[in-house]
Amino acid sequence: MANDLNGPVRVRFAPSPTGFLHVGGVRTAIYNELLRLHCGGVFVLRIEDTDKARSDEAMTRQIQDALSWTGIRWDEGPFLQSERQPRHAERATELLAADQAYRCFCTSEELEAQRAEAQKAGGSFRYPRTCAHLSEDEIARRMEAGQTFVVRFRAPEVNIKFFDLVRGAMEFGPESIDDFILVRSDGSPTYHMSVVCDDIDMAITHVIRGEDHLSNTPKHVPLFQAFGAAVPTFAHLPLILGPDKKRLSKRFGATSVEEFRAEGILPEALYNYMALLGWSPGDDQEILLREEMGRIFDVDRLNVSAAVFDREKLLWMNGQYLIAATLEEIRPHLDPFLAEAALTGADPARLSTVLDLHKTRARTLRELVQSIVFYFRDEIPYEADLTKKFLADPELPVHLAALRDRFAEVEFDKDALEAALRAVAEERGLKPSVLIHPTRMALSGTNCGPPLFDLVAAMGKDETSRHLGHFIAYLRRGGALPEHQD
RNA sequence: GUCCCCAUCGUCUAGAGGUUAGGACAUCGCCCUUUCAAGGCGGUAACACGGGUUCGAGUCCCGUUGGGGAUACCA
Repeated sequence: MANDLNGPVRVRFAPSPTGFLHVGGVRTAIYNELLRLHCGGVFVLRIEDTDKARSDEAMTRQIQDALSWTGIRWDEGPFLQSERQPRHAERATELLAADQAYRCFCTSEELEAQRAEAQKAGGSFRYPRTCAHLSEDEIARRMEAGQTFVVRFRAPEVNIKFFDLVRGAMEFGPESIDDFILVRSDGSPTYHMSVVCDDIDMAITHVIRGEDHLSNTPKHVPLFQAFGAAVPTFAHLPLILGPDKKRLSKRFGATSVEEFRAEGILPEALYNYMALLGWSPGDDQEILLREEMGRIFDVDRLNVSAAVFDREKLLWMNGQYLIAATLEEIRPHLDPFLAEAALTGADPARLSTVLDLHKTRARTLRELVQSIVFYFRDEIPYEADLTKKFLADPELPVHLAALRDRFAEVEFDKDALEAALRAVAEERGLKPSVLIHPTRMALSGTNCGPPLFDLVAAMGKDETSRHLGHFIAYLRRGGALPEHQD
């Protein structure tokens, strides 16, 4: 059995363009790339767009964009399967000539009735080979009469064996398949015909795909053989499940690359997380970059059973990447979120400072940007529920006014600010926290965030003074909105 | 219905006959701390069930149960 992973491989990722790239597809692409990275060779991208009704150029473009964004690189393609249909038809004709395939004149309606009957009897339906042995004359007569036909594969009555990297040696009895259709009555090749034909033409050595194709494989293997081609090694990846242990669905949140991107997940984090959903390096490493995974990738460590997609862990991992990243590194990914928050023109130095301050507090780029917008706004909106305790203290405005005056006199670095605040507190017989909490509210509008003196220093002298002034006025008004709103 | 695949903490997983069943996310507690995170330390938590094989089974075999996939002139 072919399981030679010492030499270079030719692998392919063959998604059908359905509008967005599903995480399951991403993971399949990742394992293809990882094997190619590990063994050397070629990674082919092929778009299975033969279902014209739901394929278009924009979707093909979208798949490429999504793959590129995720950091997946292919060597050849994209090849469009639709453009190769003449080739597939030609190959089917060869099979017909070699009597490995035959014309079938049965209608869909007839077949449907037979299928229903077989099901009712409690068995599975196999095409009864009604047209398997029509005479030349019969065929000619029917064709002349204008009867439409499909081309069926003459499936051999033998056990079908193939090697699966995930599951080992597989063997299926001849009853697992029937004389399936290669060419439809409109002359278009079916999926089975197309994949096998393309995999042969593209000299694919390893077919890595989802487990939903496992039961298609007994159809593909004899087809490879009928063409006298080498049968590739397979790897059928278990499916990705939702929290309900059913196929991952939209109901539990994002399922496509585009959605994760829009949420503010970094591509490296998504790549890392997806790669570990069904594969593990064997030691306790979890934060791994593409290159490192490519180096240590080992198909023997691919998992056999389905995995539940865990959003929380992805978010955690994204947070880890966020913490480790410099502003420079994530800037391209950050830009769309900055634009959304109208911060495109923000001072880069200030941006860098505050981003660093808030990095450990966010799990996505979106959260991160939302957490820093207040540094760039003229007005700080206070979280009303959290200001009640400050309003209850009638002395507080006086204390804060004193603090504001002191802040105006000191150098704006965090140590000097801290010394200043503590001094004011001591002079007034207060615990520092009596000043610290309302100051945080005045500057950020909320009760959580980075250490206060980092926050104040990052805010800057003028803004701090202004925001404190606003808050003092707010307290004096008893929490009401300013009267003049014109 | 029939065929096929799968089964270790809630989740992702390590484990290739002898382990106090390890790690990570989540969760809980403690430390750090002006807050919230991050970080550090610790806790709760798993071999689906029943039969074999074996001196010994999470690991091998067979059932049961449960989950998933496939059963198209879709891909």
